Amino acid sequence: MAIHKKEAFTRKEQDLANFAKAMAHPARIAILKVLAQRNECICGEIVELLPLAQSTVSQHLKELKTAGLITGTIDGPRSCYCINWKAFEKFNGEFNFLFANLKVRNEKACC
Amino acid sequence: MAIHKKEAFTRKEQDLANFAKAMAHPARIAILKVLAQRNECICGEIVELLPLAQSTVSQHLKELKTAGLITGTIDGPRSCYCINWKAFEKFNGEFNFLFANLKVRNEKACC
DNA sequence: TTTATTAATCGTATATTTGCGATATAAGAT
DNA sequence: ATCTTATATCGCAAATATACGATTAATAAA
Repeated sequence: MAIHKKEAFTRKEQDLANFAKAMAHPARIAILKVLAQRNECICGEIVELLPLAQSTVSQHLKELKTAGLITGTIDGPRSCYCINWKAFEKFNGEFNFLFANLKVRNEKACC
Repeated sequence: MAIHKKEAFTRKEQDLANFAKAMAHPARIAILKVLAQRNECICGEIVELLPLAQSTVSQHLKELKTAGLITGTIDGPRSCYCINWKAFEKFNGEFNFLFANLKVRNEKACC
C-alpha cells in the first residue's frame, strides 16, 4: 500500500530530495528567476509574470518558503519575497558534492 | 481545473524542473549513489540495498532512465544500469549556471 | 523441455501535487 | 467607518507519484 518510505533513507538523501522537489516545477524556477532579476523583492508582480492564478502562485511561493529557499516578509498590505542565499548555496554545495563524489569514483564506467 | 500548465514555461525551465523531479526522491538519489559506488553496473543488487520492493525499484530506475540520467542495457537475464555522465553533467552545469546567474544579479539583496 | 532466476510491466490502492475560484485577512486610502 | 488593494488560505477537482503484489517475458541452468 502506498505508505511513503522516505523516512527509511538517510537524512542527507532526504534533504537533497526535498531540495530537488522544491525546484521540480517550472513555475518555481521561474519565480526564483524573477526574484533574482529584480533587485528589490517582488510580491504580486510575480503573478502578472506567470501564467497562473494568484492563489496558485501563492501556493508555489509557500512551497519555496517551506523548503527554505526563499524568505517572505510582510511589507504593509503586500508581501516581499527574497531568495535565501544561505540555504540555496548550502543545497547547491551539497548537490555539487554528491556530483563530484560520484564522478571521482566512476572514472571508468562500464557502459 | 487541474490541467497542468508546464507547457506555458520556457524549455529551459521545464528541462531543469524535469531534472530536479528525477532527483526529487531519496530512493533515486540512493540509486545513483549505488550505481556510482560499484565500478561495475548493478542491477538487482540495488533492490537488496534499498528498503523497497523489486517492482518499486524497477519503477524508480525507469524514471531515472526516462529522465536520461542513467542508461540500462540488458545483460543476459539481468539488467545493467549505469549513470549517464553526459546528461548528468549537462544538467549540473545548467543548474550551476542558473545559480551563478542569480547570485551575480543579486549581490545586494533587500531582505 | 522443464525449472529457476531476474527484471519489467500491469493492476490497484493510497498519497501528494497542481490548479483554480471563493473566501478570509490585513493594511492603506477615502 | 468604509472601501480598496494585496495576499494568504480553504475547499474542491483532476492529475501524478508512490508502493506493492501478481503476472509476464526472457534467459540460464537442469
